Amino acid sequence: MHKKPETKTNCSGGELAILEAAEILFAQKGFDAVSMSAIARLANTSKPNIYHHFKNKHDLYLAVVKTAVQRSSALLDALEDSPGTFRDRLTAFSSGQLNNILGHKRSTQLILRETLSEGSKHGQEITGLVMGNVFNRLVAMVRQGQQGNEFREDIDPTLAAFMIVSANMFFFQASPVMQHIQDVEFKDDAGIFSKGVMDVLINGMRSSGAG
Amino acid sequence: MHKKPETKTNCSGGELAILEAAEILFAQKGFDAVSMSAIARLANTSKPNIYHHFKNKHDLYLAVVKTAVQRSSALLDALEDSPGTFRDRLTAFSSGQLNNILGHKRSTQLILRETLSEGSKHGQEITGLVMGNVFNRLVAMVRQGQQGNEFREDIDPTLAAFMIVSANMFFFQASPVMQHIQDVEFKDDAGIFSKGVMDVLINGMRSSGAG
DNA sequence: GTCTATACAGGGATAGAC
DNA sequence: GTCTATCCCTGTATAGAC
Repeated sequence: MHKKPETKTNCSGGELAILEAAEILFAQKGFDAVSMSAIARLANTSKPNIYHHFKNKHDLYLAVVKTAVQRSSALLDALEDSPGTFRDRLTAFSSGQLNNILGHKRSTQLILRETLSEGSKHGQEITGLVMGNVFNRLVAMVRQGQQGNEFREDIDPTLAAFMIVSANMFFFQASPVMQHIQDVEFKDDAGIFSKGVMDVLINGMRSSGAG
Repeated sequence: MHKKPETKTNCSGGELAILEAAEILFAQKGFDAVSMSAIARLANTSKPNIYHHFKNKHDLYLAVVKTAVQRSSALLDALEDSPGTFRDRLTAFSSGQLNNILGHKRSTQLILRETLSEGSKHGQEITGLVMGNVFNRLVAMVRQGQQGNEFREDIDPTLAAFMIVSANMFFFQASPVMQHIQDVEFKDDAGIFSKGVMDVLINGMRSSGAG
């Protein structure tokens, strides 16, 4: 009954298939809830073969997190330089980040999971890198907007950046829970959400509206 | 129902000690990473004794989540009716919620963990209850503020409420990561954070500043 | 490089003495 | 009600054949 797949390039057996299967399962259930057998099954290979490619379970997990982080920060580079006012740039960046999050739910779930596992040495520093990456770019944009008198001077740029990131992250994280709540228009539409968030935030930051 | 034991045994052996030990460990490491032996050790009792009080591991976990949720929503009742404008009330409620979060980190961590475990039947609906509890109270406050012309009419109240909750939740969740980032004034001061968030948000929502 | 088979530890859960 | 001792299963990781 064991079928031997012909296309052994990237969909079964190789490192790539193992990494992908591991990412799916780790993101879904977390490190301890996933067995090497389950990963092997999903990757159409055997347990010892995984140990041939990776030293141990921890090592495999680190590799998964690493690729997730790389993918995430690579996508941010494309958003770095957009035209228009800083209002436009901030909005575009925020919207782009949310799209990245929703377009790579597995990676995001994995990274958010890392955030909650306080004591484990798994890869919290790696996680800090990708978070800090988004964060610092946002802070810089807000600072430039302040120097150009587009935003109020008395606003903490790090706080504004944090609010954008938290809204986007939590939009993804709370999504299953929000499904059970009535009259939430934005819960299934990232575009509406993103527009609404930046509308409130930027209006709260604008120099003209300062009171 | 089962009868409550005398308060003589609340630091070792009893249900209470088991629940507390379980909450600590589940919050720290998650469901699968915690063994019944570890819980028994921390509660100064034995494994079979836990099985005498709880049907199985899953049942114990549910009990832990349930008490965490009860504690959380009980604390919100005290914040329900505060005096002043809706700006004041919103600010007080948000600050109070953040204090609740930081004052009960174990419960919060547990609830946030639940959010990320998509497929598990553990207690996601229970989690939705406590989230929805905070959320709905906030939405009502914003709506009333709009009817009193204190806030802009064109803002989605659910969105404003969501931004408050997400900022507070993510402040807690990202706290370990933020420690590695420079020049973030608010990272160790919930008061500064809360004040800054509501300053930006409410300024963005005010009728006078509408553009 | 990839499999079958297996070693060994630790998990959840139970039986039965006290 | 609480313990000691135990069962059975599954987990990680390895040895060795092909």
